Amino acid sequence: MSLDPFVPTLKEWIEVSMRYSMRNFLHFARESGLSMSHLGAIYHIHQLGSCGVTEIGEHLGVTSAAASQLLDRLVQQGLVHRTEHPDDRRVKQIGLTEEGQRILKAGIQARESWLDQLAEKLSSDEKDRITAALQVLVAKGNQLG
Amino acid sequence: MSLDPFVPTLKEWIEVSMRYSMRNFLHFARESGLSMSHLGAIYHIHQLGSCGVTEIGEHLGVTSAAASQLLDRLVQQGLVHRTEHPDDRRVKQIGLTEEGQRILKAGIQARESWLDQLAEKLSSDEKDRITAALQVLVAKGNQLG
DNA sequence: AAATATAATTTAGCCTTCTTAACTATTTAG
DNA sequence: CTAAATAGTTAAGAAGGCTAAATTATATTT
Repeated sequence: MSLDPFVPTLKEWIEVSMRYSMRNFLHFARESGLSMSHLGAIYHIHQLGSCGVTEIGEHLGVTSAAASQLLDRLVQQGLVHRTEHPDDRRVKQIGLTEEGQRILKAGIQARESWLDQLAEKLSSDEKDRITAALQVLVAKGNQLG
Repeated sequence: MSLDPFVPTLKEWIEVSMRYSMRNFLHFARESGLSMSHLGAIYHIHQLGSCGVTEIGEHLGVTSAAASQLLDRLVQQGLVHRTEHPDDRRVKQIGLTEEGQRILKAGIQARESWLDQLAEKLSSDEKDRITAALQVLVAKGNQLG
């Protein structure tokens, strides 16, 4: 059981993919002039879909005051919109603007830009086998918590 | 060529693995009371091996003054040692203390802790095929820049 | 030996991000 | 209808992290 190379190999691969992905993502962050806080918030807002200020704060692990201030900056930069909720005028509906969505996608794209190079190093046959293997991983992975 | 599902599938998997890995890692950062800057620096110091203050700053993309101040805090927390270089007394040799190495390993461990759960969801046969596929990816991945 | 270069640090100041506490507006409960 | 709860904002202040510039100590060059 401890001889099963599955988990160690998976860790190796994650080590590799995190190294390239983070390098590219940090480079993107620098170039775009956005802080990791801002990019993280954009990602969370995307994940949450339409949501309130406090909810975002909870997901980021900060107070609603901090979330409000963070959103100020994102709104000012045109990345996020903040509108009154029609049914409850206390709450603000937060969402990404078109520009916010563009930045989100560009960040993800930058993070993954090394994969095309990787693909070039593989034969069709290797790619087929790897694709099949990864599809199993994705399916099972999405079943975790 | 655009029909090859390899890269899209790889992206899906990276999406999944980043989601779990980052969630666990951020949780670890909170629990350990260390900022992402500090953890990032620890990782870079580990990668560089024994190195000087300026060199760390370059890798982190900050001035040597900033690196020096960052190292102050890490030394104070007992995670990093800073000793005179025997051959050139201008330079300080920076390295992780035992506690620094412990934190590094704990962070990596936290990041990867979801993989055991994933392994439990797979048959031996699936694991074998996936392991073989990932070994190819790791080998080719390490050949990139 | 003197001048120059290099490595690290210290200082002062700026900007960001966070927290707590006070405040406004709105909704819900009694 | 009033009291309490909820959502968000604002203000003041602390902490972190950055830079540029000055400073110290050591090495290297001439």
